Amino acid sequence: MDMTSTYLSSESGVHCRKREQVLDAARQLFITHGYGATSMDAIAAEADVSKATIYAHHDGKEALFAAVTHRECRRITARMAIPDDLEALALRPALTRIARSFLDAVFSNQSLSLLRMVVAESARFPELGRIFYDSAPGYTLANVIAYLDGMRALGRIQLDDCEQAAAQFLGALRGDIHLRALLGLPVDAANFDALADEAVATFVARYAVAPQ
Amino acid sequence: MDMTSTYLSSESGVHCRKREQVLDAARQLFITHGYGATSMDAIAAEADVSKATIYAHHDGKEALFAAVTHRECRRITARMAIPDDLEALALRPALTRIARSFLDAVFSNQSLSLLRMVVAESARFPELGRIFYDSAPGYTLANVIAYLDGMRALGRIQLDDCEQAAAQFLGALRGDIHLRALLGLPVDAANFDALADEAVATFVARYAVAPQ
DNA sequence: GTCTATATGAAGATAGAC
DNA sequence: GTCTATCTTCATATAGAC
Repeated sequence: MDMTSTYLSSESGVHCRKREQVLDAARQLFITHGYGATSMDAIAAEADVSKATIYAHHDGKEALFAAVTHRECRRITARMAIPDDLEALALRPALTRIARSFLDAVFSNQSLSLLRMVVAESARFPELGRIFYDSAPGYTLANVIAYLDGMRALGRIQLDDCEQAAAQFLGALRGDIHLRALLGLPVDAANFDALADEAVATFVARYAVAPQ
Repeated sequence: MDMTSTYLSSESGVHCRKREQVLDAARQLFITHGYGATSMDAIAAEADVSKATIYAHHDGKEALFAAVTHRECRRITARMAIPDDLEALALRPALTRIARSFLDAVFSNQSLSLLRMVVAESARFPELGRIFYDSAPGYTLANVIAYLDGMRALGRIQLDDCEQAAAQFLGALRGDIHLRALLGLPVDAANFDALADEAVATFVARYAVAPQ
């Protein structure tokens, strides 16, 4: 099945209230219970709509799932933009701002739920992993790489491979608790500031040209 | 359902050839297609056994899944032990050895498949996330923390929080590609050595007492 | 313990009226 | 476009013979 074309053909339809109801209900149920454990009956009930209405708007369960995921990826991408006034800041506060917004975004319930869903179903929908990666983690990584490129051009950091350093920095931020959160284990958000400071301090120790 | 007790009650039975066949077949199918997409019929066919035989050994599909997951977690734990002669090495080569074995273990198809499966089903089986975490990532983290504690006692590194530093180190190793691999995107294992070297270099730059 | 055959129920999808 | 009612398929689980 070509999910993209299926999705786009649905999207090209006129705006419709029930269509949104269905997408919202499906989103909530897919995210909460996963693809396999969510029935079309449950979605219809949650959306306060008949099953036939769902099938009038979507070609089937898989297409509905694809539409929900695409929409959710777009929403997340919209929240992940890095501000462009970072170059005015010194290295350390700029990295700290990146780190904190990264942690907030990555550990939001929205991001975690979507990531769980995509990981779970990426075997069934192979292109889903790519779409999600490009929408969220890949997009953020590209932003950080661009920032590091700028800092290197300004001579404030010294490194060969900005992509490697950016991946290392974001990985250090995720640390162990990203995995914990993904597995549904408790994560204490109160430590995020300290986590960010530690990751920034490590980055500075390795790559900064002058003591910051 | 109490998965642990269910599992243990099954385990206490006598060894049985068909029982192993069932577990092996279920393991392969669950890992390949996920819980929801794997039918008991398929498991029976793969194990060359009748469905009734499966139900003679396991209380149902959920119990079978629990048994498979527990067994797989135990197998992974057994491969994750860190050698205890690390203290004889200097900091940098010791960390490099830890890093490489970590990357090999974490990016093995076995680990990735199991992690995907657990992430997918941790909503349905809440205790599964805890069991998996303790068996693999938590176990490895504890080993690294123990090593860092030893290095700190020897005065070779300087840091307040070994747990934080260990999580940061392992996170930096995972970088972005662990997520990529989890989403089914291609990962180039040829870069693992360079990845390990970079993460070690960063750790040394931040925490080592004397230049290594 | 193991099999064949079957009961039971759930879920995806559709027909046809309005 | 939307609904009610239904069709069809398939998966879990079990009954009963050997």
